[in-house]
Amino acid sequence: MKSTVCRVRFAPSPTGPLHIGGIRTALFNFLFARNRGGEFILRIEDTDQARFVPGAEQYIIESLKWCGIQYDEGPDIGGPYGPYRQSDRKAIYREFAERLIAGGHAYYAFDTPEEINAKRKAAEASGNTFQYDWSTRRQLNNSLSLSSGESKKRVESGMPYVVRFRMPENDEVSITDLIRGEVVFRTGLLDDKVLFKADGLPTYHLANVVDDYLMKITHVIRGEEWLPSLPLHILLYKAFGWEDVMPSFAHLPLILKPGGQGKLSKRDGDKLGFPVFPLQWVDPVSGEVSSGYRETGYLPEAVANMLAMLGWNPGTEQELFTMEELIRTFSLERVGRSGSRFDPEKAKWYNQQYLKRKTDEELAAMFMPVLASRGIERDPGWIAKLVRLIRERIVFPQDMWEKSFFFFQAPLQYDQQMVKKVWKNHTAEIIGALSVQLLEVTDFSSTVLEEKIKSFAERQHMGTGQIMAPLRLLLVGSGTGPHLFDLMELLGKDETVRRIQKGLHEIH
RNA sequence: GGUCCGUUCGUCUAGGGGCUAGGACGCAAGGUUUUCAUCCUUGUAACAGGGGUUCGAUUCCCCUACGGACUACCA
Repeated sequence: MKSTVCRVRFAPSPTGPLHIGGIRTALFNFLFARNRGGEFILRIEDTDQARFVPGAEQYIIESLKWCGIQYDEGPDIGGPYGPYRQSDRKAIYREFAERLIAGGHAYYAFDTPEEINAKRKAAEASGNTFQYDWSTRRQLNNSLSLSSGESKKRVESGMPYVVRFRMPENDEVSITDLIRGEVVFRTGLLDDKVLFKADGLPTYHLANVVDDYLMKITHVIRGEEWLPSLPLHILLYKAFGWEDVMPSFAHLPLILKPGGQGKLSKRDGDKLGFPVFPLQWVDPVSGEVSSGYRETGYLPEAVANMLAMLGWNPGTEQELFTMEELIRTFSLERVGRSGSRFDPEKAKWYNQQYLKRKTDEELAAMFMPVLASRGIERDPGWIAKLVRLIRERIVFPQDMWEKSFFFFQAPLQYDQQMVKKVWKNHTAEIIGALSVQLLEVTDFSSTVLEEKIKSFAERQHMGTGQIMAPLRLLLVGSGTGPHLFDLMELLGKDETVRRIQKGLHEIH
């Protein structure tokens, strides 16, 4: 029987773009599910109307798609346990909240946010902290302190209320986290969390537990920021009587900022000098643009690989993994416990590794749109040849232009430092003579050119370097670039000679 | 403040009672390439501190320090 298929979920809240930490959580869920032949579900947790950001859900979906993280059930593709958007499940939750109240695990609370805030302020003023918990709830406005008739009257009269969990005064919750081992909490220190808000929607805690139960989730893999609310969640499962189907929990270490002040956050945007989002994001209100890995030139497979290695490792020295390999190798046992500082340099290295694995044709295909945007159109075969000459020196596809622009335009100016360095008294004369000879070369290929130019240098009793450096300067305008003879071949005889003539006039 | 989690090179990490503490990124040097890049070689650099336990602790235990998360009618 296949009763033990695992089902995991990624449950982001559409309050803005997903950042790479969120992507990593999704990735680990995905890898875990695929590794065990289970299902991976995307569930949108949009119970906070105030923080809803238009476009965020679509962004999340596109980001996952781009990274190669496919889910089996989700808001856009449906599935047997839908709907997968909590706002569409609104009708479900109230009943569960009431069930909790009936069982004595929760209660109605009528305190207004203002009243609670005032309590907090007052406590703060006297150096204390106010907490809505077993020690204070008797003094507050709720169905535990009020007579049952009074609270019933209030509820029925339509007075705003919330439902709070009745956190036990003296209990201990112990649970084995798949990553952290045994974790113990004393309930007396915990507060009576709101489960159901006055706006008729559940809070994360209720919705999350109810949905995980309803969707038959077997493993909850989420960020470490959720660890403090784990006891609440466990107690909820118990209160509902779902203990026997309660999922296992795994709390992932956080991704920290490179600088070292806390976890990476959405608000970091571009402030850190590298993208924190998978895709570019334009804030719908402010119009502020935050760059994305995709637009910066990162390959999705590089991003996935890089993210996988943040907090997880295979225990071998392998660092480059295809998604298939990650799926095969992944396990929660090899996820570390401590937070990882994100390293933008390593991210670049990963990208370069993946770029190196592309064929000339693939790189050419990436380059053509860049050229097109500059009004340049060339034969794909020719572009592939060009790409071959520059591919070793790029980190991003965009770098290809910077490394090859001189193929499309003769130098407008010449690097003066290089001119000083390589331009000697007789240089112009000698190169002039060479260019005449080049005109006679019928097979203008790299190998032939190399042979011709080397023998020319010999006849002039010069080092080849003394010829090649000025030649490069003339052709490219600077001292660096691809292999000179390959460059000449690709440029072709006419253009090569034209540039030499032009340069000879302009350099003194 | 309270609760919980964590701590191996600058960074990501392997390891785990006895190892020259391994790899990768970065950085540095050398070699190849008459340039640059690639590539190769080498180097750089770590077990937070203090107590235990032990013949022996980086590894196990405790404390301290430091870091982090959480502490909303947000997720």
